[in-house]
Amino acid sequence: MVGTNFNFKKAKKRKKSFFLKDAKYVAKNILGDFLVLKKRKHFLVGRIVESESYLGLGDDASHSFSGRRTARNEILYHQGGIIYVYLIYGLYWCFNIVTSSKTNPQGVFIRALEPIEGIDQMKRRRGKGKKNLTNGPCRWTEAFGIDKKFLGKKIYSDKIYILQKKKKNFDIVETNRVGIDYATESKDLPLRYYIKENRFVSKK
DNA sequence: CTCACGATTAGA
DNA sequence: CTAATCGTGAGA
Repeated sequence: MVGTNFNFKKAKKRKKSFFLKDAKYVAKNILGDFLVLKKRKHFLVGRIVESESYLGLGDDASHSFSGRRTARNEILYHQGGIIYVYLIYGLYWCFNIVTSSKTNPQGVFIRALEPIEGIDQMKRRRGKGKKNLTNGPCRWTEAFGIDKKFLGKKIYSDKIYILQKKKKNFDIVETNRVGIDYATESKDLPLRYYIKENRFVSKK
C-alpha cells in the first residue's frame, strides 16, 4: 500500500542533527518516516504514523517536568538522538527518542507504526491470536522486541535507525495527548500528531 | 523502608 | 468495566 513505492535503498537515514531540533518539530516531521530495526537474520520495518511530543521543563505531562531528574529519566538530559525506554504498568515498554539539547530534556513518544516488513516476525513476537500488531505504543514495541536493552542507544546507528520519507503525501492531525490525566496545565495541548485516516493509528 | 501508581492492553 | 504486574519515586 504505502511502502510499495518507497525506495529503501535511496532513502536517507535521519542523522543526529535532526534530533537536536525541538520535540514538536521532530514529532511532526518524523511522521511518514520508516523505523528500521536490524535483527540477526532479518529486518523489521514500520512506518511511523503517530507520535507525541513531551516538552520537558514546562510540560507537566513530561517525566522531566520542572527539572525532575531521576535514575529513570536521566537519559533525557543528554543531547538528542538517543533512545529513552521505560517500563509502564510493570508490563510494557514505552519508546521515546530524546530530542533537543542537554539542558532541554525533551522527548518524542512513538505511539504507532504501520507494519511494512518482517510482519511474520512481528506476529510471532506479539503472540498468536493478537489482533492488533503495531497500532499502539506498547503493541509495536512488543512486535519489535523493544526493551531496556535499547535505553541510551543511538537512533542513527546500524542496528536501529529512521529513514526519511521526503514526499509527505498526507495530512497531519494535531490533537491532545493520550493517557496523561495526571497532568493539569499541559493536559490539553495539541502535542499528539498522526497521519489522517491511517488505519494503524492507535484507537481508544 | 514503605507504598501508591503509571505516556497501556486484553479480555469479560 | 477491571485485572495484570513491578520498577520507580516520593515521603517517612
